Amino acid sequence: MAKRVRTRFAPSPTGYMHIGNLRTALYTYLIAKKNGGDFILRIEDTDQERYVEGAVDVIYDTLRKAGLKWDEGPDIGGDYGPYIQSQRMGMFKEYALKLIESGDAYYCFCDKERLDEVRKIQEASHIPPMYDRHCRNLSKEEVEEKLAAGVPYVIRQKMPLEGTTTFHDEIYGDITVDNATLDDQILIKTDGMPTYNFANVVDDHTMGITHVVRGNEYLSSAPKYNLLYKAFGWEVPVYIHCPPVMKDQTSKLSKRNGDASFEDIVAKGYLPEAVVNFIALLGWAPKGEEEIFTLDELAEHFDISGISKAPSIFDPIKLKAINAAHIRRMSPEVFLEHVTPYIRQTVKREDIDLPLLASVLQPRTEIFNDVPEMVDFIDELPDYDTSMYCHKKMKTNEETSLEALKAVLPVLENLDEWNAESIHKALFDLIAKLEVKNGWLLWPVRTAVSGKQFTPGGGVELCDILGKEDTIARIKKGIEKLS
RNA sequence: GGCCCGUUGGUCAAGCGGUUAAGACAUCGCCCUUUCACGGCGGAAUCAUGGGUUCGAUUCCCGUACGGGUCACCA
Repeated sequence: MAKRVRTRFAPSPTGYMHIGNLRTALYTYLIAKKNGGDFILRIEDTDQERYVEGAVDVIYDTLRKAGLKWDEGPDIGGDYGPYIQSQRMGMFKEYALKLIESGDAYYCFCDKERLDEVRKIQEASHIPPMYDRHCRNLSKEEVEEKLAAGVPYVIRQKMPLEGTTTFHDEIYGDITVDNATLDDQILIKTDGMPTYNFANVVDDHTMGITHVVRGNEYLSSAPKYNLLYKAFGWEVPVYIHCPPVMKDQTSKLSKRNGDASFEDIVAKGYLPEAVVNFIALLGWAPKGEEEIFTLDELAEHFDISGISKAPSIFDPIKLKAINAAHIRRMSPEVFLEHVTPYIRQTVKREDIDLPLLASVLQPRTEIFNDVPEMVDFIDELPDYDTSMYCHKKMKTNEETSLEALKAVLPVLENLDEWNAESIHKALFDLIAKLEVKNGWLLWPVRTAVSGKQFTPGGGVELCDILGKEDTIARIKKGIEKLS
């Protein structure tokens, strides 16, 4: 029986969740869910200097909004806790000691000054800067002596001096490096705390992580990780290194560049699900031709083989299009619920048929923040210029429009039943009677009742939405302006 | 600089030795139509570059250019 898939998202709390990060989280989540496995949240907060108040909440909020529910985590616990790295500190030293015993690590007593010196010389002679392995071959006695004397030390990983190390990545394939290029990296710091690289390997193993998903900036340290797993005799996880999300050809999306975070984008009126859909597509291609997906559909269709190797540029225009597609897919009821607060930003009138207004808005809404402006003519007729009555294709101008409105006014005034159907019938009867083109009559009506160049819905819908009284007042106003 | 990785239209991308080189967004044109949208149809537009290998390279190999990553007692 195959092992249950366990993936983990391990952010460090910086107070800002950028899109690239969220995408890694999404892929991590999808890989787990696609395989019926578990998605684990672990907070990597060991860097106390970078601690930011409330940063963990940003992570929770973002993941929740995005719908990425974790199966184990700091807040809900689980069988592999604790899920906050700073609370896992006890165990690492022991593991490092095991490596010393097996000959895969060693004590190093070099101080900062000596290290700096060595580095300077290396840089001056254009040798790649690396620890010179000064303490690598200390005798047992020397080590005992220094330990007894209380000389501060770190524990370093003992890299093979020759040969190569190959590891497999699901996206990049087999990658081989010369062991000679591998630095004897520090595992345990002078303060007894593990370095990130070491803590990560131990945590991932002890938490039973089967698939390690992370940014490809870790690609170059992967051989070192691999060697650690081998030294411990642990099973190497499946590696999935994701390419970054870029702002443009040369720079990543980042807070520093002032790029929007997930929360910023949602605040602009985008649907979380659409944003998730969009970022899934940034660097991943579905098998078929469909590309509008809900989170659950993504989990179903996701496949590691569809992840690309190259970085991808965040395209806000495509995001908008995907958002619009999600909006169009909403049921009218759900759309109404979403759009109402935005309508209410500019429409205070209580006598508005909101479902009707929503129905004309739905195919025209790309992002919700555009809605208030689209309906701003409803409460009050904007002051418009009569040149708006001229439309070449409709064959209208100020004179014909005046004529049309004068013909329309009594018809609407005498209309008892006021709804889209009755208005439509009345106006089209008039069109037939006058033997004119639809637009000749309807363009002026639309203009008179809205005072806008573009409107959600045509003349008939607008009359219905505005109600009889207001419609007639606006048409009279139009006649007045045109006279 | 050493090492690692990448490069298909403006953008996201499919492609895995023989294709008219998919599709989506954007763009342009047309149709529908009472505006704008929606919907439908169609157009323009891509294999970074030079060498190989091969009967045949977008696809495989090597070099070049460009871009990215990484070389901490940070994560």
